[in-house]
Amino acid sequence: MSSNRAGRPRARGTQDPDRTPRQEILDAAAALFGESGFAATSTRAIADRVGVRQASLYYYFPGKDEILLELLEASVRPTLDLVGAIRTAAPTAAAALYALAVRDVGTLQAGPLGVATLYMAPEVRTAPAFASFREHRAQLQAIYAELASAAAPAGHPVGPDALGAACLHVVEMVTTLPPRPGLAVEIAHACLGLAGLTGPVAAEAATAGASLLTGLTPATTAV
Amino acid sequence: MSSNRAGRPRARGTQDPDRTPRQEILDAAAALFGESGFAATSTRAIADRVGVRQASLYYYFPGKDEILLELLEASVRPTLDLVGAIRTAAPTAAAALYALAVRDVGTLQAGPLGVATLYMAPEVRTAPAFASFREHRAQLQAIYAELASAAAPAGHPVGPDALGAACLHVVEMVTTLPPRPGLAVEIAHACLGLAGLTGPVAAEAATAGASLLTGLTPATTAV
DNA sequence: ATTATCTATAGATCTATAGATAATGC
DNA sequence: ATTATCTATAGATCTATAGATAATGC
Repeated sequence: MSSNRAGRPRARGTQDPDRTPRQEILDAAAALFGESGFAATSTRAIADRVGVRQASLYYYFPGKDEILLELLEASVRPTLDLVGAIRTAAPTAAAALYALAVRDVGTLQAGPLGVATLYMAPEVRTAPAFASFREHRAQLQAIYAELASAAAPAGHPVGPDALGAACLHVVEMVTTLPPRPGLAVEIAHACLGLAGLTGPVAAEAATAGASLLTGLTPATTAV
Repeated sequence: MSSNRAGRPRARGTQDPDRTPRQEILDAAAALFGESGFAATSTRAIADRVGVRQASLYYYFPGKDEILLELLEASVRPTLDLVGAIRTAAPTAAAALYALAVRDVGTLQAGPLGVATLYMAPEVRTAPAFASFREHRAQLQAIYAELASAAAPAGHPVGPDALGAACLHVVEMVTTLPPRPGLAVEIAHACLGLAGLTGPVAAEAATAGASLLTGLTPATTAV
């Protein structure tokens, strides 16, 4: 009968049996960071939402920074992990760009919405605590830059740097739009447009990219 | 000889004769908000940078929110003011889209860089204090949506909502890239690409948009 | 004995207000 | 008298640590 857990029981809330306490904290923090921002969200507010006392957070995380860092990493890692597979399987750079964008949007939609808003937050851009995340995000941007400029027709007036940044921004825009079916496809087409590909050429890349995706590891790991 | 100003002198810094104290505060705040974010920037830090005591800020602004609000408004207002003129003067929707993007990028570059990063900050997205700014930004997004979808070829796979959001994001991306000549043009071309216009068609729209701009009120008002 | 929580609190902020003060203007 | 600052401070946070406590596990 003792399916109960060790340790002193919580004063207020009940623990969710489906998630570890660590995960409960991450979920609560993601929601609050997204709503009110990192600096404006107190550890107290996170703990309240979990149903636990403020000090209890420190049993799982050394500090507030580390909570955000883990959320950020979880939202780039799955995409970066897939880049190799997409690249080798893709017939053209355009197909790879399309597939990457669709998958990246999917990852962002699977995680807590609003986290992508924090990518560009000034705290994240500058604090040393988030250096590893910035590194990973820069990698992703470089990949977009490379794929998009390889896919672009000769003489395309948008250079690699602007292309990489633009693709990333357009993909991350997903978190500001109301979710709806087909959004990922629209966004991926938008990326092709940035690279100067439209009409039948874009349609072909989209077909190739989509069929490529069906062959890959299926689901995206949420945070 | 008394070119001095009324009021008790500052304990530390000297006042800049070229800017009003109010403007000194806005500039200092813009720099700090951009670096560290709104919530993470204390009124103390702003005052220090101006060379004034913390409490003195309240002689010019009722609170921290109002400082940010003014910075935000100053970065959309000039663009919105120009929309009417661009629209009536433009031969095509594509030319108008191009001209608007170039001008919008110019406005963002003229103001304190980093402010655009705050547009999407969670505080700004939700706090009632910033409702009027959100309203203006939504207007701008609607205009991008309308122009881009009017310019797009039939059957373009990116809908108006996604187009409006994407153009706005791509324009605002300028604040994350190192400034360089020609960046505004690249970004405007990226917007045309989002709308499905590339190659000679895009080049034509760019020419029309550029010549349109030379006929309009010249400089952008900085913050 | 170990684990997961709790209570209590130190120390460091941070915002905004009240009221004093040192200039110029008349 | 008016203006633009200052000093001082109340009151409300907020993060992180120390140490107690209430469960399970052996």
